[in-house]
Amino acid sequence: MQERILVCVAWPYANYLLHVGQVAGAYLPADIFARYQRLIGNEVLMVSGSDCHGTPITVTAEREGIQPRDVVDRYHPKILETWERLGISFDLFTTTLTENHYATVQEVFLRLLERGFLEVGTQDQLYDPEAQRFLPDRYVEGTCPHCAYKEARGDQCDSCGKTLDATDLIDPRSRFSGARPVTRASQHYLLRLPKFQEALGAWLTKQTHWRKNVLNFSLGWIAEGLQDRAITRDISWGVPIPVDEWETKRIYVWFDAVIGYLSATREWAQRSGDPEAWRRYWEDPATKSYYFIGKDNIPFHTIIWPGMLMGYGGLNLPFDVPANQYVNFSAGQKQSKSKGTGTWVLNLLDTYAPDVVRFYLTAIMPESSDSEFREDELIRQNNDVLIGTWGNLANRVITMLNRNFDGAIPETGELAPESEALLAAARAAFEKAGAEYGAVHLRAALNEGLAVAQAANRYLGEREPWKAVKVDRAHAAETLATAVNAINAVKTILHPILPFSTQQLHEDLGLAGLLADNGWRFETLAGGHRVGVARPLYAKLDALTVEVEVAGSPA
RNA sequence: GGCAGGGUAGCUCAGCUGGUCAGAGCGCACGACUCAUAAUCGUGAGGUCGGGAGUUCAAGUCUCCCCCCUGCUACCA
Repeated sequence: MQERILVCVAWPYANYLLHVGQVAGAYLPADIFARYQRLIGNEVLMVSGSDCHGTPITVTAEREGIQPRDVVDRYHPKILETWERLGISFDLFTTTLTENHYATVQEVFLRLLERGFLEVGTQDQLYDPEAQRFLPDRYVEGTCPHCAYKEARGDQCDSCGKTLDATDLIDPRSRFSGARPVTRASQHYLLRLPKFQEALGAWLTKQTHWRKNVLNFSLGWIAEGLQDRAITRDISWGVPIPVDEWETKRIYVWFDAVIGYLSATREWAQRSGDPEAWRRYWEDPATKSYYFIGKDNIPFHTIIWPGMLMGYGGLNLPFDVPANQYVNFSAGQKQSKSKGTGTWVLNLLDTYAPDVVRFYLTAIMPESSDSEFREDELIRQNNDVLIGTWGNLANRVITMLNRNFDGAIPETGELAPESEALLAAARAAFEKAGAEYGAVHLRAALNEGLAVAQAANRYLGEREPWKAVKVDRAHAAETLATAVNAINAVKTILHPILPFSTQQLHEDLGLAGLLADNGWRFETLAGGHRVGVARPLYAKLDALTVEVEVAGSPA
């Protein structure tokens, strides 16, 4: 019955701090899912790493006059710090700069080459005759043919937002030298995606459990017809091409980044002392792999990477790709790193406890449509929902137990129907929330847990143990024993989302060990068991007393 | 332009294969309670389910057209 689950998470570029959109869209859902899978006893491996190649890194480096590696050295530790402080439980978070990664990328490249899935093609590209280098589209600037904006980039116009071809620009100029680019032919390796057209289409058609937008989007690509795709670039920063005479070019960042899922698993295996352990996750067809990404990355994970895997042969294709939509920031403004807006997660963590951030980002997780991040909403939901419905519930029950029953769970006889009903609801919530976690419906899972807390609050209101304790001690005893067991259930159900505070509650309930090791189960506390003293699980927040940096460059 | 997703109460959003689907939370109003982090519980407020047409005994739920937001459009990822 035990399953093996590989949790793959998008590789963030190591050229900026992480913003709430990235975390709510990929890292937090992956972590919650992984924690749930571990809790129910599955064998889980969660990997990712910093993507250290690619144009964004080189652009940052050139802007600051430093080396790409310096950019990585600055931001990779910040990313690791974010995982540490937010409680994102990677088994390995590496980088694409490791020897192992380079070797794995080159191995995949050569294997696809041997098997005839790569071929050399010639592409016309823009070239800067003064700087003597080829220019990616975004290194060309000029006047937008649509809106006449003078600073349009070759890939897109920031003024009117239209997608461009660098050759469309009026008066194009190189970002390096200002020279007018010329067209020059360049040879590149192409991934022959059309060879996988049929197999990918057949495979996709069977993925009926995928999210509708992910599946339809992917099928749309198939319907349009796949094209050869260049997987090398005329750049010097990247994984070298393992073929003679190709020393001046590098492998395209996206070809190497997706291979990171495989190379990271191998690195994890090496570190674990069993270098062959990676095979369990990639070669055993029973292993399920989940890819947590943003909606902008869908085709790389549902078309290109599966195509590469088919070409390589013998490795598992994605089981699910639960891509999320985007989190917008106030006024509908996008959480865009390049536009310099966004709420950096590290800054949020300077102000708010990790579980508060996790709770709010789960509540607004963009699972079906874009959502909006508002700090005033975070504060409100912290106070009204997290504390009001849940934290306060735990606090009031434990406090009453201490005050009236010396902190010991009272013995109970036959339970009243409403007591049985609450316990039944708690038991049922394991089923319901479990199904939601398993289907990566994490907002729904959160709501299942909170619904039990709400039922417990209602139950307390009906039974009024604070009154009963004065006139019918047995009645109050039953109420508090029942309520504390409901709380104990919620503790486990919400643990994947709120790992820190539920662990604290686990301890406050007088239980030893890690809640994470306690299993996904409804556990009733025996009569006589002593609870500890209630410590508030969350702090009440004042309305926006602290300014969180929302714009400008990161520290 | 093409493809995809979304447009549901003041706000944030649930609503899978058509028939208690017109909902939840918050906000708001009133009431109850006072154990608890002034927390909790109950009741109410009537939103043409983006607009129009159609299919059907019956449509947020299917079809067509239009409008708006978002993503992709293969050298941003």
